[in-house]
Amino acid sequence: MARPRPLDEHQRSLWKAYRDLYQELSGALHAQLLHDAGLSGSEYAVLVPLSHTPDGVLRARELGGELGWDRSRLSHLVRRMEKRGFVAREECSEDARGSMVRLTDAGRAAVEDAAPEHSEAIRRYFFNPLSRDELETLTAVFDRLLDHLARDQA
Amino acid sequence: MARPRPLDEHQRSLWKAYRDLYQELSGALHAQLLHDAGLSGSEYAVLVPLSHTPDGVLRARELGGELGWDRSRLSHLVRRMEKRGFVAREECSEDARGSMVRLTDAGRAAVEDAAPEHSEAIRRYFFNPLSRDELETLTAVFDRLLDHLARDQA
DNA sequence: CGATCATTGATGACGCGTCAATAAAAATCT
DNA sequence: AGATTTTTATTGACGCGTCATCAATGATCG
Repeated sequence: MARPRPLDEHQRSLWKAYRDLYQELSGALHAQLLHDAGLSGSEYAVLVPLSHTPDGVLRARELGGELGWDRSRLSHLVRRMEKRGFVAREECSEDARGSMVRLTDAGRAAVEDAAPEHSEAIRRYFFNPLSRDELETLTAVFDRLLDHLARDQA
Repeated sequence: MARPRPLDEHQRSLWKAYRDLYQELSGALHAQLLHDAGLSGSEYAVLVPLSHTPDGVLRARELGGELGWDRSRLSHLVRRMEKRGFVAREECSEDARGSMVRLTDAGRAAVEDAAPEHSEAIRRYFFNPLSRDELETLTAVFDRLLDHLARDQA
């Protein structure tokens, strides 16, 4: 059923560049977050949506939904982050099953401390070296590939 | 020193698409490797270079070099893979510090079992939906960004 | 040659994420 | 209403990767 045809030279090289780029980019951004605010990438990802709400509170389900994460993953990380003082867990008044995640002052300070350098790094490492045409192509390509994947997984 | 300017709407969206695509792609490929040959992505990555050598043997240092991995990471994974029977560790005759990693028959069977479907999935999810122009743009873009990163980290 | 430094690899501790199981509450069905 | 199913969150076990540490060997320099 599957054709045993391997990737050709260009394909292998491009595929490797794609993966390497992501690794390098992740590594660089992660290192910077750690240096600037003592945050891991995942912790930063949790803090950002919280800091965008007026009260700094989100229901765990929503937070997990925005991040595209498993309930378990979020629960584990929130527990660790609670111990470090970045968030606090509260009961949900509307739904007794639910759990609310609240940004603490320390959490807000950390994310606000990290955000500017983080944006700047994304610009420096990703956006600045690219032309307008290239950015348009990337937008079209990424969206199309995501679309194909979603269609296929469904 | 850092301008506090956040990313604009297009930039945020493109950046998110970039990360989401990588996650989805990784997830899909990893799931397939696991299904086809019971291998994790990292295990597959280790087996591939080994299977490309005539004897199926590589020195740990070289293997780690090709993969761009930490010594520790490779050592841990090789230990687990040895326990599962995919590789075997041997002493290095030329350098008594060194350690050789040898592909076992089971390891070769696993990687040869997984490879065709893996290539096919990469084609289906990544290469097939893209035009020749887009692929050229991606090649240029990824190479340039990797170059910038390497230059900056140095 | 001998002292010092660099390289290679293994290991333990630790934080992380996935999976399976559990518990509790809400929604749904009869 | 009562039974069943679905949703929400937590927990424990486990494999994984990073970091710091260690041991052993090789390379370098005086």
